[in-house]
Amino acid sequence: MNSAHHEGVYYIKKAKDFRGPTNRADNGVLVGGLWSPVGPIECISLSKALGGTTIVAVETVVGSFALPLYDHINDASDQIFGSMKSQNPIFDHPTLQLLEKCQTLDTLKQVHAHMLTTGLALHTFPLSKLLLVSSTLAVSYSLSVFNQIRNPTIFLFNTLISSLTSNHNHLTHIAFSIYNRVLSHKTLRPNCFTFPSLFKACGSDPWFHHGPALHTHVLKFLGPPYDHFVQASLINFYAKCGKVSVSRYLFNQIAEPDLATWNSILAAYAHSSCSGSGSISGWAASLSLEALWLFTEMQNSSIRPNEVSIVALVSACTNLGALSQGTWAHTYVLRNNLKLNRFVGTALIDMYAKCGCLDLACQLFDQLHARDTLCYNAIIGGLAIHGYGRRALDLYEKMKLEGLAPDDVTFMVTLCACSHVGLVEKGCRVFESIKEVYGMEPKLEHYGCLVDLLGRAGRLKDAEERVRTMPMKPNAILWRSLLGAAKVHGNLEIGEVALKNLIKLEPETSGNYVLLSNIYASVDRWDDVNRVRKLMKDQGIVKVPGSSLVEIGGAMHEFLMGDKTHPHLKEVYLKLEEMNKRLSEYGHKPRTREVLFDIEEEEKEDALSYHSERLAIAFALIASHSSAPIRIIKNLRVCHDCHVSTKLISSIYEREIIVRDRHRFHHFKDGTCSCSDYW
DNA sequence: GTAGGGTTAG
Repeated sequence: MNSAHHEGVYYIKKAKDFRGPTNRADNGVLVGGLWSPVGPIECISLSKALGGTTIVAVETVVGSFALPLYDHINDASDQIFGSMKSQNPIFDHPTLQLLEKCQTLDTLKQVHAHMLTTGLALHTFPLSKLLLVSSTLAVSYSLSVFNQIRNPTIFLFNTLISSLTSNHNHLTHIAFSIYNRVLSHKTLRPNCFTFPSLFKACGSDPWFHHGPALHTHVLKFLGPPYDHFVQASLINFYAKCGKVSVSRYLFNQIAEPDLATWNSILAAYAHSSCSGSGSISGWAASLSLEALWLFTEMQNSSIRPNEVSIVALVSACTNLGALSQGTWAHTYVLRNNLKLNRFVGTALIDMYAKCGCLDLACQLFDQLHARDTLCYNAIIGGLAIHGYGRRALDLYEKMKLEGLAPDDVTFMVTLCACSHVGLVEKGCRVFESIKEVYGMEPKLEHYGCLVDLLGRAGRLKDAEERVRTMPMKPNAILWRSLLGAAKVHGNLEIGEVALKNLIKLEPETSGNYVLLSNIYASVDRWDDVNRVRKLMKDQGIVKVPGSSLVEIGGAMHEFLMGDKTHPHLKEVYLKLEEMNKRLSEYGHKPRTREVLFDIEEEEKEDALSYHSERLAIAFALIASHSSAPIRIIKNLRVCHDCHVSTKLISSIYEREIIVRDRHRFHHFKDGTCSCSDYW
């Protein structure tokens, strides 16, 4: 082969480094999207000359740099690539180094002018750098640079698309218009580098519906076997738009998943199970369990989990409240020398906090080196749900002192922290600061927190006023917190308004009807209770059964209200009887008002004492060590009677009982609860 | 030039 024919052949990697299907290559030789003047025949000879190493990507960059390649032709390794790079005036061109350092558009323009005069701007690699840098400084400039390129290669189209989708979520429409130019191009075709960034952009509203069409393009332009990058982005896309089963189907098609595709499917299950209702439903729990199961399958394969896999595993444990497995994941990180980076750190902080081990969460937070806003959000949120409002506010201040900017989530968890302990004035100031100090517009969620803050504190009129004057339409969550506040403070008028709106938005959620009927029951309006009961019956709405999980010896035990299925049923009910007896010795009188329907008083008492957490506590008292705290995870909120009884039980049996309910934690100890009865 | 990762009101 005559080196004079070479206009430069770069991007050579050993075939063994190239995992997965090879439709990057045509006939075993390819072509990073661009047809090199070298041509396939020469590439094959080159491949042979390199001792059988497959050339997986060929790119024409600029003339006269083929020679360094020949100098190293017998040593086919990444070193070749490295030394080629170092000897290649294009890759390390001083102008490109200048380009990387550009901080302003003006300096960028100067560098660009220089590139035009020296001819550097005629070549793909320098142009791609120019596009990347300019897209971070001024997108319009990078678009004008792109439009000036006479024959942009697919490499440059891809560079532009990826820079548009990674830096600017709001520019997805431009990315798609660029993609359409590829589609209408006479000779260019999208390749495996084109799709992943586009699927990433489709992973949020309102772009979901573009995904399936794009998927057909993958089938049309790439064909099997599919590139793993593309597969991973597809799995991720379908999970994000709620179609985990499609993600799973695609994953199952992959003969040998690599790390990225394993991680995609793990994240798909872990993430899908935490979005949605916010509490554990059977469906969400089964998705998280599947993530745990997939993780063990991954360990049985030849792929070693990395930090990304651990993050998904830990998130799944958080959703399940599976403290043992979550702790195991923590030790896995330490044993296998994985990095405890901010991703893993935040996931673990969240896991410990949401599994009831706030102390461990705080310790871990203190140990974390590179903390960012998300780490703070996780710990502030953790403190909030455990009812440590002041500590949460202290960290909120500390975060700002560290120079970190609060984001939407920070405001949300901080407001929530104020709300849980009744720090009304402080919370209102935080809310006002969103606009006044940070120049951001409060979102629906922030109004929701504010309404909750005011409502819980009994300022129902103020809360209602906020709802009426807020700039956007209230959602179901907001109406429900107003309804909850109306119930606590016995305000029927506001409760009825809230419910009317709530049922319009969520006609099938049983909890809404239960809340209203409890309001009626609390003022002995049994006719209205019956009316709600009939309404539910007519609409075919079934009350969600209360469920409590408790972990004993590493196994999760689930109890449903009035459960008759547990293997230790007999002992549990005997213990329950004993507990009820001791409770009444301590003067406890069941508060029966909150039982949904007008049944006989004695039956009501029964219904209360068979609430799922009572069964779980009874079992834990029998089956766990007497010094260990009892940790319970509920799917609904703790009812008033259970709250009173559990306080007493903690003192009678001298046990610490930690209950995670639908909204927050209650630490019962020595007859009191950490929520100070404000929940 | 491409993928997969943490926090989110009630």
